[in-house]
Amino acid sequence: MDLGDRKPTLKDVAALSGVSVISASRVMRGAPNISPALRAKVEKAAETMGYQRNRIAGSLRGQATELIAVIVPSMSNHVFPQIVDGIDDALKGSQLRLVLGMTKYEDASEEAILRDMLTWNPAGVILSGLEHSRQTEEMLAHFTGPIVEVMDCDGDVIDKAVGVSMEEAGQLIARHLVERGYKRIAYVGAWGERPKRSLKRRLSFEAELARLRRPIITSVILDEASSLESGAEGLRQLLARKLDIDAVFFANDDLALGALFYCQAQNISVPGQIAIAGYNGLEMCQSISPRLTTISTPRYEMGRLAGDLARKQIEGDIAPRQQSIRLDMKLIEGETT
Amino acid sequence: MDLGDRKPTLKDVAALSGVSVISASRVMRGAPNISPALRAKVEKAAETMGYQRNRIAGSLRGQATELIAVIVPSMSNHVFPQIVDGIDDALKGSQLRLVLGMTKYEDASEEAILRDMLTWNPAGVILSGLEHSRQTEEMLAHFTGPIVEVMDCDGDVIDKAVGVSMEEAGQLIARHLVERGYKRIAYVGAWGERPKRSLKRRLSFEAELARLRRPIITSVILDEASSLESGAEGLRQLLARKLDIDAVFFANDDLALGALFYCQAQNISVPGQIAIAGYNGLEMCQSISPRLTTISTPRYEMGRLAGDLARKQIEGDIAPRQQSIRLDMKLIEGETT
DNA sequence: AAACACGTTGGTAACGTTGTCAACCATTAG
DNA sequence: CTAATGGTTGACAACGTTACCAACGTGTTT
Repeated sequence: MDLGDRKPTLKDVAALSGVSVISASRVMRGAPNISPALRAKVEKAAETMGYQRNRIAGSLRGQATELIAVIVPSMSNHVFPQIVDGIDDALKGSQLRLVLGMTKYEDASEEAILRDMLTWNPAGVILSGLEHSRQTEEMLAHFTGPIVEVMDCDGDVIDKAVGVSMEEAGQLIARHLVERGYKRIAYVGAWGERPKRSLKRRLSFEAELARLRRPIITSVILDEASSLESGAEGLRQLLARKLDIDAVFFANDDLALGALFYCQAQNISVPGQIAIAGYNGLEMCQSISPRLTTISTPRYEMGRLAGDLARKQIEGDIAPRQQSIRLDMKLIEGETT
Repeated sequence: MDLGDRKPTLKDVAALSGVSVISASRVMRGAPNISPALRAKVEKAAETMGYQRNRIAGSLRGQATELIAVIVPSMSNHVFPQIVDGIDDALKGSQLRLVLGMTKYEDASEEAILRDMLTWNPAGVILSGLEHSRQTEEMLAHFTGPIVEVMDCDGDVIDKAVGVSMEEAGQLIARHLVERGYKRIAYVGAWGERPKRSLKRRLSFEAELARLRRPIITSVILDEASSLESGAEGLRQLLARKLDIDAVFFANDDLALGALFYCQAQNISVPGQIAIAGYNGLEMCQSISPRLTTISTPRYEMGRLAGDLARKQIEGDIAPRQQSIRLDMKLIEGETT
């Protein structure tokens, strides 16, 4: 048995254990109907040679890989890491692995990454949001495995979606602010309002405010990434407009927190002079004082469920297409409104 | 040209464009020495058929995949997402993709994930920390691509390491606390002090304190995950020991922040009654009041550099083995000490 | 005793691509 | 006019595995 320095293959294992290649294959992947004797022989040989399966070869023949393509905008905020965490947990115990790509909130980038990932023949695709470029949708239309869209749930679903309702979020905050008696309400967003879902949320917010006869006064949409710094910057720009704003809804908690800290530094009383509300419900926001008013979203659960849906279908469950799962969000009434 | 519903292959593209399969292959992967005429023909055919490369097949023949195995403990804190972000950015523009696995800080899990990932024949491996199980080290010893260990830099390196010095971190904080005049100093950790690097940091901290004749009074090592909640819990346990502690070094900023918020809620003055120091330098900690004393670590850069090292070697640069890159950390003197 | 089912094993042919080598053509040098 | 050069193209085999089908032995049914 002279291997040179190449890795042992099934052929080598089969030769060493005196069985056929195909039998060795069956043992290695735990196929049924193998006698204990044969199994033992092969396992021993594999062990002594340090045999490692080559799933590239297996996937080529078998037509399906055990890779799940996951495409998210970024890892720099706190939302998507938790989603990825959930997906990974859902995949635990299966043979599935997660291949990750980040778009930086660019549609063109999503398209390029997806195109690249499809060349690996993934078993499933998980991506964020319900809005994609035409090309992206076309590629997905030809894809045969499960496609799960996370984050949103209201909109047109390609295959499966798990998310929360942006509609609901906007309404919840609008009603809350109006109930608390705020009259001159504004909005601050970031990322140039890419991910469409923040746009949807804002529009719903504005619509509800209008319905409640407290139409929005003004909005600041920053082009930069969300961060504490840009939250402060957004509030600064807002205040500079001197529109006598008494409450602000921020597109996420990072922005809201940044604004809150800015107010604390500038001795602007919250919610006395200005009320602040965020979105996401990061753990952090309930530990600080004053506690941030925000909407708590089930990020881990979204990931977990998305992973589950993909996994189940790959493992053979027949699942209906066009299935949208809406998870609950919760308004957290903090002390900043 | 009847494809049924199977995906078009190179053979189909070649047939449609009237060239050989191998020529089509060359066009698709941009090989040199192709006449513009042939290239145009093939590209047109590929376009009209919607041809997608099958890299599974390509990788089988070519012996190397363009996948990078990345194994991190978790995505639930703020450290590893930023590392992953850095890695992804480093890989941008190459054909390399990131395959992700999470260990939840368990050695056995790291081993299992690595074993699984190696079956995909990755081009490189990036993992965290310098300590691994014997089996893990053995698998890595047989691996021929680049192996990059991120986070630590002091210890035995398998191939390449990018990180900061735990030694230095412990010393910096110890000196800082002693300089500020604290005399009864304690430590709080979590995760049962798995990742060895937190142990290394604590030992260095204790050694330096001893050298400065202010030996550590006591330590609390929680078994649970790091979180704001467990930080508060750690401090509670510490105070319950009634050892008249005047300063605490926490294993990370999450814990430290949790403790800080706990103090604020309990009206324990910081740093009057107790000083608090953290580790990591999360953006957040410099925005709150009082600003947290901590050590800022270049997380994104570690990921970026790790990705770069792996990429360069895969792209053909000959790089020396046993190379350890030490990045700078910075003591941030906040208002909590 | 013949027919059948079933558990177990093996042989052969793919899966779709690319490395290797050979062949061809046009151009240039001798 | 022949030989050499270099760019361009193609034929063939191989990468390591698994799907498919065939064959064998053993035990059970009729």
